[in-house]
Amino acid sequence: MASVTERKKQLLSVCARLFREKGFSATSMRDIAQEVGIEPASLYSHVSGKDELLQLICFGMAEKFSLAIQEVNDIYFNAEEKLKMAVENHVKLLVSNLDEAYVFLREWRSLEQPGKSEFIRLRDEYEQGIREIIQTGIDEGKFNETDKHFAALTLLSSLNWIPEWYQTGGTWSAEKVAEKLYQFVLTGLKKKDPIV
Amino acid sequence: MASVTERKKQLLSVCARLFREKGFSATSMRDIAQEVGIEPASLYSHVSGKDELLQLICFGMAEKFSLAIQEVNDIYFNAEEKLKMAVENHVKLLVSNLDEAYVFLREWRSLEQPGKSEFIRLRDEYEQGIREIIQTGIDEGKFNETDKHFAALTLLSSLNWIPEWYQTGGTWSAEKVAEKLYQFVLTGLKKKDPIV
DNA sequence: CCTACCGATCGGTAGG
DNA sequence: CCTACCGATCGGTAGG
Repeated sequence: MASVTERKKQLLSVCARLFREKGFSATSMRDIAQEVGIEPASLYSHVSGKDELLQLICFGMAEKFSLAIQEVNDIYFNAEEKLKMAVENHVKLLVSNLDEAYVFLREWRSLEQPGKSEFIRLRDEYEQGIREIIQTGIDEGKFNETDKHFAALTLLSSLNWIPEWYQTGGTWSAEKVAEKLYQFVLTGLKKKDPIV
Repeated sequence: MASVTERKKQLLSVCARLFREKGFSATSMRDIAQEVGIEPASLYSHVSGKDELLQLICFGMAEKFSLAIQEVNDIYFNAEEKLKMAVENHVKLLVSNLDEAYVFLREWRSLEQPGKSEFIRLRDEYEQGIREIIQTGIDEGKFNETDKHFAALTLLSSLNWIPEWYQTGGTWSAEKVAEKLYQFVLTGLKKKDPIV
């Protein structure tokens, strides 16, 4: 039982890496089998097919994001704290699951129905959570009156590009990246004009 | 001659759409042929193979971006103007070539060597152009002292997510999106504290 | 988890 | 731009 679970974990980890490197469609079951070290046909004793592998990765990450935003909403109260924690959680999830995160962000399109629709629903739910934090900040008078859909989208855009450039073992820790991104999103590029 | 060119334009337009919808790897030459309305084998009288189709789209967009940043550097002088124009040009290019832009941003990974390396070089060159604008703003004392690599990356991240959500015929024009993104990147989410 | 295998589909070519 | 076709590879199954 334990060894089956281990095998499956290894399988998913290998898949995430390959799906990221080559894309889901360009990765064959034979590629996966070779990396895992078993025969292609043996994969089917662990999963029903290629699509299940993609589903397990995408929904696994979706659940982590869902838990992360729930945690933020449960613990913190004011919008700035919430946003800071939400950004930090988001960045940590991306950085500590780079391959899975990449697949979650870019390869979910290859999901088969009805999984695909359910996945989109979960993603929208998360996005809605971010929007609510921004709305809270506006209500508190702490954030600029802006289109909250637009603001949430721009925030998530900045965060979701991380797997494109982040290097494990590079100069920046997840916390450092989160802090810098949070500051950037909060205050922008422009230097405040000195009061003349 | 003119009809050959027209065919090729149509071919590239169809490819961009399919590569975006299904991904490069999942799109077959038969898919393309069917959409164009010719036999699969006939595609090879226009292009050498599937890879050339991807190259034409990716390098076509790369050239447009290259020209856009050159134009900005030629015409404008202060950093805020430059950045504003660079953002506007970038957004316009994305929005007016949504399918091609998507392929340019997401599917270039499937390029074969040596085209892939050359593509990355061009992309880095563009990114370098954006970094220089930011550096100019810092030198002018107009932008906050920040890591310019990080700032350029975050800026481009916000812009490059546009093809993921922008809807042709939606409520926002390219100019409106550019304006909002520019403001967001410049001043951030946070309301300025009133002087108490 | 393996051997043996299947039908379908792939990118691409020959020859006109 | 078409007909006819090729070898390679694909996801997946049967049976153990």
